[in-house]
Amino acid sequence: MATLDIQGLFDVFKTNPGQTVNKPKHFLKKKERCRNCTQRAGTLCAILTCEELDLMDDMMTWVYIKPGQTIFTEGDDLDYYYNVAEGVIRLVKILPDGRRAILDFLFKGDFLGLYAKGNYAYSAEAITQVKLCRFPKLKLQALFKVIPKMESQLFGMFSNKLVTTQNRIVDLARKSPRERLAGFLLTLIEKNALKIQDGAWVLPLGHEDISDYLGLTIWTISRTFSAFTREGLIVVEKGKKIRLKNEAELRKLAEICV
Amino acid sequence: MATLDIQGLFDVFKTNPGQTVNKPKHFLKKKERCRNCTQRAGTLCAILTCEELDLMDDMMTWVYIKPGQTIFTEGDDLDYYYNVAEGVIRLVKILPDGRRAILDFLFKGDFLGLYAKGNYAYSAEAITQVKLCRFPKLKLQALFKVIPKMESQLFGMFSNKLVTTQNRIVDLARKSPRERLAGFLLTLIEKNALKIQDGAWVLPLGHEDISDYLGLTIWTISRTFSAFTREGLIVVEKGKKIRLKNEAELRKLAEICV
DNA sequence: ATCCCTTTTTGATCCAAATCAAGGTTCTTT
DNA sequence: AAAGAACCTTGATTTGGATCAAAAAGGGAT
Repeated sequence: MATLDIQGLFDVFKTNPGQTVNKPKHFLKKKERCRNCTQRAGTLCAILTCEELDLMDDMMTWVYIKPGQTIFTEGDDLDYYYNVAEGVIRLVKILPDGRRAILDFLFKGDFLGLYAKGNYAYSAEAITQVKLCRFPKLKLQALFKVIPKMESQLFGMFSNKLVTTQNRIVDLARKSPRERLAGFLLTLIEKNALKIQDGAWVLPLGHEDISDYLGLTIWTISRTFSAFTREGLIVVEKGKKIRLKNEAELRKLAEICV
Repeated sequence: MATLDIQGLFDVFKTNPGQTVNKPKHFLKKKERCRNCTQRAGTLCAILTCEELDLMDDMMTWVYIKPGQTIFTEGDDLDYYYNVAEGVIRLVKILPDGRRAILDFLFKGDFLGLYAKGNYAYSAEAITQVKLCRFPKLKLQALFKVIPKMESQLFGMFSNKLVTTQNRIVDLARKSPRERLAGFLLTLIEKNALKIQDGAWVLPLGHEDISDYLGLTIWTISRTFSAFTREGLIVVEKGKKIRLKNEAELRKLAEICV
C-alpha cells in the first residue's frame, strides 16, 4: 500500500494544543476517504461494498495522535470504536501499585475498542504517531443491525484475537525469556507488523514496552537481545533495526527449547 | 436450578465401552430437552424463543464424558460445537517437550469450540463427569444465518471471554503466586463455578491443574495454600472443600499487594 | 557540534520460585 | 479392611531472573 506521510499532517497542525487533531474534510471529498482506502483487507471494512463503505465514511472521523499520548483510559465510557490506519498502539493495564502489563500491540488494520460493561477494558496509548478511523459507538452498532455481516466479520476478528491471546497465556505461563522474545519477534514479522528499512526490520518498541508485554524486566530483555546477538541469531543496528541471521534457530527456540 | 443426577446415567451405561455415551431419546421427548432446560441464562441459548429452541433441540445430542477423558484434541477438525450442561472441563495446550498450560476451565453454561482455521485451537478434557449439548458445526452455523441474534449473543460471550483472558495476562505477567491464587479462588466463586457442600466451596481441581493454569508448580500451589491456611485466610477441609475465613484480606491480596 | 535526557548495556548481588527428595494423606480398588 | 495408586505436604537445595548499581550509547534540542 502507498505509505501515508502522516508526519506532514502533524507538521501542519503543530500549533494545535488539543490531544487529537481532526483532519480538515477538504483534503479529500466525503465518501472518498473510505473508497480510496488501500488497507481494508483483514479489517472490519473488508467485506463492505462501495455503497456500504459510504455509510462508514459518513460517520467516520480521522484522528491523529502523537507518540506517548493516551487515546483512552481503562474505565472510560466507551463512546467510540476505532480502526488503526497507521502507527503502533499499546493496550495497557496498570495495577494499583504501579506494576504494568501490556495486553497487546495494535498495528495498521487492527480494531480498537473492546469493552466490558460499556467501559473500555484497558488504556490505549500511541507508541508512534498514530492515525485512527474513529466511529461513534451508537452509530456503528446501529449499522451492525443493518449489515449483519459486519458483526460476523468483527466476530471473526475477535475469535482470532482470542486464539492469539490464549497462545500468549502459554508463553507467559510456561516459556523462558529466550523463547518468549524469539517468539515475539517472529510473530511480529509474520503478521507483517514491522516496516522494513535498508532490508532490516524496524522495531518501533522500547525495551520497557517489550518487557511489560512479555512479563519480564528491561534488564532481562536487554540481556536476551545481547545473547541472541552473541550467538549470531540476530544483528541489532542503530535506529532499532533488527536483522535475522539464523531464523531457523530462532524458530526452533520459539516453539520448543529450554 | 435442579441438579441433574448424572452419576445415575453413568451407572446405567457403565458397560458401554465407547468414549461418549449418548442418552437414549426416550428419557425425554424430542423438543422437550431444550424447552425444559433450566440453565439457559448466560448461554448461547439465552436469547431464543421456544420455537427457536426447538430448532436447536433438533440438531442437539447429549454427550457424556468420564473424568480424565479427552473431548477433542488440539488440531482436530472442528466438527461440533458444545454447551457445557454439567461438570468441569479444562482447555489444554502442551508444548513439544511436555510443558503444559491450561488456557481455561469451563463450567456449566460455557460454550466450547473456539477454532482457528477450522481446527480446534486447544485440547478439551473432562475433569469431572461432564454432560455436553453437542451441535454439528455446519447445522449451527446455518442456524446463525437464520437467527442473527444468536451470533450476536455468541459474539458478546466471546468478547467477555477476551476480557477475562486479557486479565489473566496481567496475572501471569505481573502478579505473585499469592496474588494469583487468591484471585483465582475469588474469581471461581464470583462466577458461581463452584458448588457448595456443608457451607464450603468444593474445588473440583487438583493442584496440577491449578498450577498449569496459574503458571506455577504444584509445590508452590501447595505452599501457598498452606500459607493461606496458616494466616487464617482460608480453611481447607477433607474432600477438596474450602472455606473463606478472611475474604476481605484475600480480596486485597488479589487486587494489589506484593 | 554540544549538552542533556532517555534508553540500553553490563556487572554484582539477592531472592523467590523451581527443583530435588522424601514422607504423609486421601482416594480407589479389590 | 487392606493394598495400591494418586495426590498433597514439607524440607533442603539450586537457580534463573529480579534487583541494585553504574556506566555507555543514542537521540533530540539548542
